[in-house]
Amino acid sequence: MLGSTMQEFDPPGPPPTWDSIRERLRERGMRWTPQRRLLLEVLAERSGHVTAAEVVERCRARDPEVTPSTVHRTLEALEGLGLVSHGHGIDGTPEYHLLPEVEHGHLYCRQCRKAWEIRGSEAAALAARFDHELGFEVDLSHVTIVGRCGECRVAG
Amino acid sequence: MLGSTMQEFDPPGPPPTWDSIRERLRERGMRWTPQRRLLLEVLAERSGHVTAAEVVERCRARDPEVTPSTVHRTLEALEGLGLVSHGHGIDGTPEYHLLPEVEHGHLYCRQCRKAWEIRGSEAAALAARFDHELGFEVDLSHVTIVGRCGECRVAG
DNA sequence: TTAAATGCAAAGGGTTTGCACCGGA
DNA sequence: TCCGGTGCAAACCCTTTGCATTTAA
Repeated sequence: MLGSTMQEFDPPGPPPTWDSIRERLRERGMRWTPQRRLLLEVLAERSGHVTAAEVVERCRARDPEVTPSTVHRTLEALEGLGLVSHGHGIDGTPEYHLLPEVEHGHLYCRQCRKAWEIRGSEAAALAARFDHELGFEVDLSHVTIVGRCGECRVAG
Repeated sequence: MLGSTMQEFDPPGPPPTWDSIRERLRERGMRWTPQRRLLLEVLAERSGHVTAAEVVERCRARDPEVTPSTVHRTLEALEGLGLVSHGHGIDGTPEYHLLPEVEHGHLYCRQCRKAWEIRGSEAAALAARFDHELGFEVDLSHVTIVGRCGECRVAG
């Protein structure tokens, strides 16, 4: 059942229009700048998850004027706005992505080092299970869950 | 059901004897040093989880001669030996602890910022659920699972 | 006009590395 | 004696901060 989604990262839903984003910024007294647009574009072209350092790199590749401090402050600002979110990869490194996103979890096999996503009914069933047993509403997308996959267990 | 274990971190089981550890090191051509013993003692006195930086600090408090590089290399070495393990806290920071450990998971409510542990039958049931539905043997102890607790959900 | 956002440069903080010396076995 | 471990110091890498300047609105 895991095989079908292995290493498969599907594209995010279409991001809100630039105008709607601009509007959300304005509502909070914030400004729509070329740097913020660039950063959103960079995140949009990666369906998966990107570290802050990678965002810095990709932004600077397009526009060398953009500085690391701007990227970090912008990520924070856009996350506060609910346009961007972050989770944590295998080594705990923060990884950013655009919102909204299809709810999904991340699995990583520490033996064969393959990664999977779990989503749809599987993710929902697991989330419901946490809820039933612990009264806790989990955010499956926030962390990378580590363990051992079925294949590796069978293999030894 | 969560309330009962909230903020509760129980003491680790008794660590292996110094001699047995020394033996395990020798088997691999590694050496038993005062620094390695100190580090194990530092980890043993904390029932919970400690960041590398905290281990450095605590070791140096006892013996200022011990350097950060030694602590990091020692943590790595002892983890390779299976005497120490690490997980990731809320912000992804690696946290170390002695093995063996009672299997347990970590929950964190992003709204009220309280933390819990899940263990025993609850942890086992969840692990079994992952296994059942995904054929994946999860290591619940490796990450801090983020979400919203029952109280906060009721509150709003 | 005016305050939010940016660029720049420096500081920060913990981790990692190279190398000579030390010391377990 | 030998080579694994350690201390030391520098390098590193990314993130954070202060401040003058720019610029969106």
